[in-house]
Amino acid sequence: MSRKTITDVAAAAGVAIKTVSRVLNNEPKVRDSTRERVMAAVKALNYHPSFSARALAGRRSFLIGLVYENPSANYVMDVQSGAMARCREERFQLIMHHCNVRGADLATDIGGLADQTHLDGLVLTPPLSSSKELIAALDERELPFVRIAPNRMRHASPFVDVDDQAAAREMTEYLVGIGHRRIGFIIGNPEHYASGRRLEGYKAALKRHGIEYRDEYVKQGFFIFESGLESGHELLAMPERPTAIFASNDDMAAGVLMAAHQRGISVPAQLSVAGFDDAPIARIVWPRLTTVFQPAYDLAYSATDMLLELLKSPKLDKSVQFDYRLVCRASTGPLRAA
Amino acid sequence: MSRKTITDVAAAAGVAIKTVSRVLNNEPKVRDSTRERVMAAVKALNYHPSFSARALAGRRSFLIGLVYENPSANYVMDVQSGAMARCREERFQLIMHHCNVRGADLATDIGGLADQTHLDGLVLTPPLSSSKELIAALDERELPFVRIAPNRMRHASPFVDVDDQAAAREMTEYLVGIGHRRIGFIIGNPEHYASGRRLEGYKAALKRHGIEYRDEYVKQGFFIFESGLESGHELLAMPERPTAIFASNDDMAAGVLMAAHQRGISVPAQLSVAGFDDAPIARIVWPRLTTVFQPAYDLAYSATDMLLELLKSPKLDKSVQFDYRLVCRASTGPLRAA
DNA sequence: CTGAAAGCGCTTACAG
DNA sequence: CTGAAAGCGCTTACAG
Repeated sequence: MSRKTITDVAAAAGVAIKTVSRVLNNEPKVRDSTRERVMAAVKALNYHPSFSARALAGRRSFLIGLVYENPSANYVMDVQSGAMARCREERFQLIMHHCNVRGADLATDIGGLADQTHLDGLVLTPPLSSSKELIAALDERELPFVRIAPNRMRHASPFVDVDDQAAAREMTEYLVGIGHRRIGFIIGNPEHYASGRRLEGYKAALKRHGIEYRDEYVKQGFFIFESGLESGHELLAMPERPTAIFASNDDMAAGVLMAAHQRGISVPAQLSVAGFDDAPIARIVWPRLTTVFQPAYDLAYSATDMLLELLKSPKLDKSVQFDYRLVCRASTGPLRAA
Repeated sequence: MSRKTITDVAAAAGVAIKTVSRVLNNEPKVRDSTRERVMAAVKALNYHPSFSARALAGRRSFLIGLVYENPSANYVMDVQSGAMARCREERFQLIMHHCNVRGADLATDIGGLADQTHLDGLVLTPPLSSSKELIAALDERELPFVRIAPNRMRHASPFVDVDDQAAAREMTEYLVGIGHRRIGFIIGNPEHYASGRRLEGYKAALKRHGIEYRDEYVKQGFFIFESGLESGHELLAMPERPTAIFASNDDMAAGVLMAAHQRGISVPAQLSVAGFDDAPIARIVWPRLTTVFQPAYDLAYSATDMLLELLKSPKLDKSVQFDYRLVCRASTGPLRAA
């Protein structure tokens, strides 16, 4: 039961291998009856084209790189699933690559990856999608790529994102709407463009409702649990502490929750806590987190789709914005008497 | 700056391409001076061999499949990182494949994957590593594979695991040691061989300390948070409730923690809770979880290493057991007066 | 220790 | 609409 080749199929269908190739690649100008005959032979022989032969003859690798340095396993898995789903439809393979922020410089790292694997293109997740250095290195190699949630840097490559500013504004307005005036905010990792946008959304909501912006209510975090815990303690130790804290992601919000627990502050009676991402952690902490859902899978699927298009028509200049959604759970509510 | 080929290197080094090939594949019987000349040319030209040409000529794909159906993103990422690290060293590519348990049958799913991608071999994660059906399908195709944490099914393929029985016994004995006698247990997903082993360890510890095994203290969970929450409530609603609960993984232990919170039972003063895995969640819940660390990355690295060996010498029959480690945190302690 | 030839299974470029 | 030839960049099998 050695592997069937295109020659076997051609023989079985009584055509030339070139015709089999045409059918398999959905090229036009094949007579319907011929196409059917070929497909029947493909099916009968359980034929599957050789990945390496197609790549070698076609002068491309059919390999797409998905690069990330995000510490959140859930985010990475969502993105990976989305990108993989699209790759599979097109018989591309996905190469995952984890970048070490503190390792060698990005350009060398990704450049090396591209050299070694002969990648056809890349999908860049944040914060790599905003790295000038990396983008310059890819441009130099003329490697096509698509960016997920990048900054506003002008570049011809397509991108996908979510309106982080609007999402954060909406969440903040929700907190205002249930009666909060002293609202703390924890900024995400400053290397992520989204971090700044979320902060802007928070500020915009305060302004819109005539609430004074207070610098001491805003702490710098890094999208990880520990930074939420630490910032949470700082905010909750204040004499006039916030009655609500909006953390820029769920991991940090979980940290705030723990800080509150450790201080005997009950949530949401004495403190409302909101996060961002709707990661699994949001449903695992107690109380469950109010947060913002963003469709990471869809963003990645779409980004990969755009990359595949880009490989066909290098002039593609496109971007797609996806919808977010507020998810209200038990960690937020009006203030109640102690 | 078109891609350099083996011909370019051969020309630059003044040898035949076959000699370049020998050097690149670390074949013996190459004069040192020749080897050096070739390596210098490789470096000077920044040459990287073509993945697809090697695969096509070598009659193999250099593709390894990593299949999983585990819902835990962290576990999957750890395993993926370990497998990927080993693959990269050997210029193999890793293909991730998520199996839908409730989708088409496993054999068809993975068989299709193997057919389409022409995989050289697979790494099977639990519970797939114990699937008779899947293993039969792979044997039929003569596809080499290595199993992670499989059951005791007799099979020539190599495997790696951890002594789950001993680990669970040790954790249970730790709970007994700090004074607990009424110890609840939540079983993991029954499709995982480890689930049964951990239950056995729990029972063995009770026996060893002359504590009666009580069926009503043992609940069936599925390795997911919700099942821990539910089982936790059942256990804590009992008139003579356990003073400690050992859940077979951290997600379920987090569920128990939430059940305790909802019932106003304080941990660890009134209830000790222990988990298994040392997943990130263990440090994010409150209080932080006492748990068992198991080196998922190392298991996967080693499994991949064994698969690579297996591809060279098909007779390899080997298995490696890795060490676990108890991690004591704040969720366990002696009972204290209310 | 080294090399010349053939071939892996496709696609490209061209012809009809 | 279809096909014959050449070639992608390596490894295999063989020779010396």
